[in-house]
Parts: sequence; C-alpha cells; structure tokens
Amino acid sequence: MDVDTIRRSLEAGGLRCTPQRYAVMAFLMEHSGHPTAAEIFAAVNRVDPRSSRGTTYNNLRDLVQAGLVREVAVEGRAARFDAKGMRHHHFICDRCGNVEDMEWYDLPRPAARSLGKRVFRECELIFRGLCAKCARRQAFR
Amino acid sequence: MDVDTIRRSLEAGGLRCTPQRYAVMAFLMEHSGHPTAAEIFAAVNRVDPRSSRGTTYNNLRDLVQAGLVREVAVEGRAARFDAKGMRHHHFICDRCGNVEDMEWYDLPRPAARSLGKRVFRECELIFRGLCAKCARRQAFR
DNA sequence: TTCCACATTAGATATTATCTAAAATACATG
DNA sequence: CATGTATTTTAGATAATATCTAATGTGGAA
Repeated sequence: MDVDTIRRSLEAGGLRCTPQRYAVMAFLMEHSGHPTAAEIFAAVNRVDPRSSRGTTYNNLRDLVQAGLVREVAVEGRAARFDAKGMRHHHFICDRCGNVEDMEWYDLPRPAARSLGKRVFRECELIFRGLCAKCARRQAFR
Repeated sequence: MDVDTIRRSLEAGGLRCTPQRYAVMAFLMEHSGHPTAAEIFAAVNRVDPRSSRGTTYNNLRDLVQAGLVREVAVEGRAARFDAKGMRHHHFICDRCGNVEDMEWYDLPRPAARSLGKRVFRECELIFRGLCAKCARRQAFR
C-alpha cells in the first residue's frame, strides 16, 4: 500500500501523520481481516516496536472518529476494526466471533414516522451464523 | 406480566425456573428498554436481594443461548439485553450508546453465492445516529 | 420424600479499555 | 532552518465488564 495514500487518508481525516498512527492505518488498509486492538498492537509492534497499548487504543479511537475506520462490537469479545474501503456488510460467527465481509446491499433510509426526533446517520446489516471453519467443525459432532 | 407466562417461557427454553432466573426474565419482559447486566442485577436485587452478579451473568447467558433473550453489543460499552418479543430492529445512539427499538423490516436471506460455506442463521439491521435526547443537546452547541 | 443434576454464591481473576501526567514530536510559521 | 505550540506518545495505574472456582443449596422428577 502506497505511503502517500495512507498519509493523505490521515490528513483527509484531520489527523497528524505520526509513525504509530500511520502503522495502525497501514495495517488496517493492508489486512482485510477484522483484527482486535490487541492484534493490531501486536502486529504493528512486531514490525517496529515503538508503540504502546494506550497509543494503539488512542489511534483507533481517533481513526474511528475521523470516519476512516469502522469499529465492530461483538458480543462478549473484544471489538474489531476495519478500514472503510469498499462498502460492505458483516457476517459474525456465533461460535468464534470472527467478523467477515459480506457484499453490500443498499438499505432503505428509515421512514420519518418511525425515526421520530432521532437523527439518522447510517444503517448496517449484520449477518449471523457459523463461519466456514466453525460450520465444518459442527458437522463432526 | 403473568407469572405462568414467564415460567412457561423458561420451560420452553429448557431452563429451570429458579427465583433468580425468573426475576431476570420477568424484568426483561416488563421493561422494553435495553438494560445492561449491571442494571438488571441492580433492579432485580432492589426488589429481592437474593441474586449475585455472577448469577445474573450466568442467567443472561443461559437465556440468550435458549433464544429467549437477545444480546446487543455496543461499541465501547456494556452489552445490552432485550427479551425477544415482537420482532424489531435496533437504533443505537452514537453519542450515549442507548439502544432503542425500530420497526421490523423483512430482510433478504443472503445469496448462496455470497454465503459460501457459511451457515446462515439470521440477519439484523442496525440503525445509527443520535437518539432524540442527544439530538436535542447537539442542537444547542 | 429422596435424590441429583443443575443453579447459586462470594470472591478471585481475567479481559478489555481508559486515564494520568510527564516527555516527545509533527508541523505551521517566521 | 529554527522555533513554538498544540498534539501525540509513553508506562503504569485504574476502571469497567465479564468469567471462573469450588463449596453450598435447590427445583422438580420419580
């Protein structure tokens, strides 16, 4: 992934380009999995051990606030993160909690009637079931 | 809410009807908000202080596994719980994390092509934005 | 009434995330 | 290039949320 692409993404979000923040963003753009904060911290520090846990959390928070990264909460597990590239939905495995991408479907803006005084921003579709790996294991029991 | 309705719900899920479990289920059926485990524990013990935190978590886990209760993970906050009554979707406030019900829309089963070897169970729609209270506060800044 | 699989308890522990205050640094500006 | 400053990073402490443990109690079938 091009250095300038990443640097420009950060600037577009109004964020300074520090080595630690760059590393988090680069890792997310280069890995389409959905790593947890702990996984990102480990991966980034494996390459260049100059970041701390706190900074990784800070940067993830900043990237989410800037709209560059999506946070996916998973029941009973650590949150997962995802650079916003192509639009997509998520499949969450009931068994292992892994998050996988699903193709994008356009979703209807909710009717004003059902929205009331709320301010709508977006909606997202979450598919649930067993991921391929867990489905295979399940078959042998 | 009728005692027998709740008792039968538990039995339908293959769960014994203990006072603590009954209290959790009754509270969820009688309150359409989306309380956290801590809130449920506090509310249940206010009425009859015979439950422990661990038991509340155990019972919530059991109720979710039995399909009687839904767990809603919220980014950076405690999970919220919801008795499965009428089908509905959820609106999650970006600012305060509150979960509110939204009317039900039927959703398409994903195409076999995009599902691959995964086993589909359900899909859910999550609306995001500002709840009425937070939208009002936002207007004054 | 008895029995036992299942449930509960208090407290310890694990996991995930945030806070703090001092030190370092990105980068706009001169 | 040098400077100033608001932002960022750091390590460690702390907070918030959830699970585990092992001893004790109990719902409900027979």
